[in-house]
Order: sequence, then C-alpha cells, then structure tokens
Amino acid sequence: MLQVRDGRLQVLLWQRAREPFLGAWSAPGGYLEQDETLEQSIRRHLADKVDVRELEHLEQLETLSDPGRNPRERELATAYLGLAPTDVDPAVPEDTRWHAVSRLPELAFDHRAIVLAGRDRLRAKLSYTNVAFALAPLVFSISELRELYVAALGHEVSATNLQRVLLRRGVLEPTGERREPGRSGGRPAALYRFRTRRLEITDQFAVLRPPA
Amino acid sequence: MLQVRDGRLQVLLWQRAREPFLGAWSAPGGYLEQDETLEQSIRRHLADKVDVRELEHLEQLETLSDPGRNPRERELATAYLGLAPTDVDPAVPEDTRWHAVSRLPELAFDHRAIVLAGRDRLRAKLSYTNVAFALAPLVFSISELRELYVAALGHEVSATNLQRVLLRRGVLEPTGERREPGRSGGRPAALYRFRTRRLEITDQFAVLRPPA
DNA sequence: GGTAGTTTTAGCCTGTGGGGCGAAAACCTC
DNA sequence: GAGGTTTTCGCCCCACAGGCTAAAACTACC
Repeated sequence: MLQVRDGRLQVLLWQRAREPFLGAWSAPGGYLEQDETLEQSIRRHLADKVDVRELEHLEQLETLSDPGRNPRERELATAYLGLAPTDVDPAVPEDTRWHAVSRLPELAFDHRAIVLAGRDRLRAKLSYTNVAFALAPLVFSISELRELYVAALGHEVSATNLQRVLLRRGVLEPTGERREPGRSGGRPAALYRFRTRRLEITDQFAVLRPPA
Repeated sequence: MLQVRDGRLQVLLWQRAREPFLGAWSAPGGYLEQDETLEQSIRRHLADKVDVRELEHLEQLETLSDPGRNPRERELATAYLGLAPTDVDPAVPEDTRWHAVSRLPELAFDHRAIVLAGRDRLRAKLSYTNVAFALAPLVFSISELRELYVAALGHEVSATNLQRVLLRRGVLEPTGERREPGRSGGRPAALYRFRTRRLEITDQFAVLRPPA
C-alpha cells in the first residue's frame, strides 16, 4: 500500500514478531480463505492494519512462486499494489509504520522486490493512465498535483507541461473554484479534479519524461 | 501459447476429455509440483503438448482466484503468455489444435478471458517493447515483419513507418543480406534481425497506432 | 498606495517523432 | 525494351512534449 506522505512515496509495513524474519518488516497480507478471491483476501488482511475505505486503487502485481521464498514451508504469494490519496492519514497499530520507498528497512521474504515492483508499476502507469487520481485528493491545484508526481516519479516535473498534458488528454477538468493564496501571496491557484476516478488508459502513450 | 499462423494470430488449445467442461477447449496447463516455480510448471505441462524449445517468450499474466471458476473444487490458476515464432510448426497430439484468437471455440473455465488477456498484453507490448522478436524468425524482411504486426494487432500497419520506427529505436539491425524476389518480381527485400532477442522496453512510449 | 516579492497561468517557440504520400530503385515477365 | 510488382527512400505535415518568458493575480512591506 503506497501513499505520498511528506512529499515522499511511502509504503505501509509492519514488523514481524515471529520467525522467520523476526524483526524484519513485511507488507500486509495473509492466507487466502476458501471462499474469497485474492482481492477480497488482501482487503481483509489490510483491514487489520488500516481503514481500507481509504484505498482508492488496488491492482494485482505478480504471483511469486520460488520454492525457497519462504525458508520454512512452501508458500505462494500474489502481490497487490494499493494506493491511497495524500490527504488521509489512517490510524495504524503499534507494529505498523510508513517507510519511504527510497529508504527501505530490511524486508522479510521477497517483499523488497514486491515493493519496488509496485513502485515501478506506479511510475509507469502515471505516464499513460490517470492513476494519479488514487494519490490525489478530490480537488487540488496543479502545483499540488505536481508535488505528487515528483514524489512518485522521483524526478522533477514541470507544472506547465503537466497541466497542458493532463488537460489536453481530458484527464483533468477545472472545478471553477480557486484556492486562497497563503501568507506569502501569489496568484490564487485554480482547482481541478479528475474527470473520472476509475483507471483509464490514455491512447497516446506519451510520457512525462525526466528532464534532460 | 500464441503464434502467427496463416497470417492470423492463433492459440494452442486442447480439447477436454473429462468433466467439467467435457468437450470444451482449454489452454495447456496443470498442477504445480512442490519444488518447482510457476514458470517451470507451465513449461513442464506445455512440454506434454509441444516442443517447448520453440517457445521464445514466456511471461506471467494474472492469477485468477474466483472461488467459482472451477465448479468442482476450489482452484487458483496463474495464467502465462507464451509466444512462438512463425517459422516453426511443432508437432501436436491428437487432442490439440491451433485456433484463431478472433474465432475462439467454447472454452473451459475462464480460459476465454485468459486468451483475450494474453492477446491484449501482446498487442500493448508490440508497441513499446521488442516482443516481436518472439513472433518473428531470426531473419526477415520488413514486409514479412509487417504481416506479423498486422496479424497480431488486428489492424493495418504501414511498412514504411514500421521500418523507420524500429530502426530509429535501434530495435532492428540490417543483416546486409537480401531476399531473392519471387516469381512476380519486385525489388529484393533487405533482411533484418532483432538486435537483441530478450525483452527490452523502449523508453519512448510512442506507438504504432491504428490508421485514422 | 506604490513597489517588491511570490505563485500561478498563459503564450510562444522548438525539437522530436510518427503518419502519409509519392517517387525512385530493383527486380520480374513478356 | 515495356510494363508490372515489390521494396525502399525522401519529403512534408502534424501532434505533442519541453523549455522559456512574460503576464496575471495575489500578499506584504514601506
């Protein structure tokens, strides 16, 4: 489960209290019940840690099947990528914390690879889909959206280009409202929202590239 | 397992001889052994049907977990996409046949969705990767490659644009050889090969779009 | 109330790369 | 050699991302 917090892309992890990998950090998850789908299962286990109503997007990543991935017993895992908007801060239990994806602690099993795969999937989809709706609040200014992109992509993004691209693609629409400027002044920012809040793929594969 | 045969994208299916879905067609696969990965397993089961040395590319699609997907018992399945080059024609057993993806027979379980997902994945990746190497022979002319793209994408592709795009991206390289023209004459075609035969992602997401 | 500073927005210009078209090249057959 | 066929090359256009600069719209300070 990823979220942009304090201007950085962070991942929700909990600390294992049992072997194997005692003390290492782990992505939320657990065993599949007989009568549920994988998605229902991940939502159920996630609900033990956070309020899952905050989850704006959930998609399957990959199923890991290396016989040695769990040293104790044979175990398969299907990894999911979950996204939550920046403006929520769900309560989490004692053993659970947000960690910057750029500075991961020691992770249990193959969870490090999973988290990085989730980050990469997110980065790719920011370029050719409207996934950003799952990271952003309902209403936002372009510069706020820009900060989300910077945090998630890990490189600078021009607010000018971002606005033009997303408006031309019809991903964003203006709300007509504007944000009161802060103490330091400045032109009041126009507010926007995502036209749809379900995943849509842009037919143009054009991309916001890192600056040259 | 997909292959372009007779100018159409086709999929290898076998006909079930047992309930459930007796008589319906099914994608190759089977149960996972204790000490193998999913990829090893799919290769093993595929080997029952065809010579798997022909398989040029194999990638995971999705894990299906609907509790009702198998009416008899709870069963998960991880779908894989396999690609074979056009110039091979592996022997297949009696119960196994190639079917045009555009005209699928009645498929068992959720295999119809799996095959279509594989087709869509292939189509997407043809645009921003070099996957076509897995569909093409080692050496080919641009117009032969064009036919593969047409079959897989399901729409016209300009040989001119295809050549320019793939050469500029550095995906193709000329062999220096040329193909003798056929009976009907015509300028001899220059022959090309893929510069690398492992999956590579183009950093430009530009795409061969359907003609307007 | 004017000036300086800040933030956002709009306009312009450029470069890159895909798409289309037509002509040239290189072969065949008759 | 003429006409047909297939492939390749060159040219032009257009869409779009990217960068830069100026304008707009505000606050704060003198």
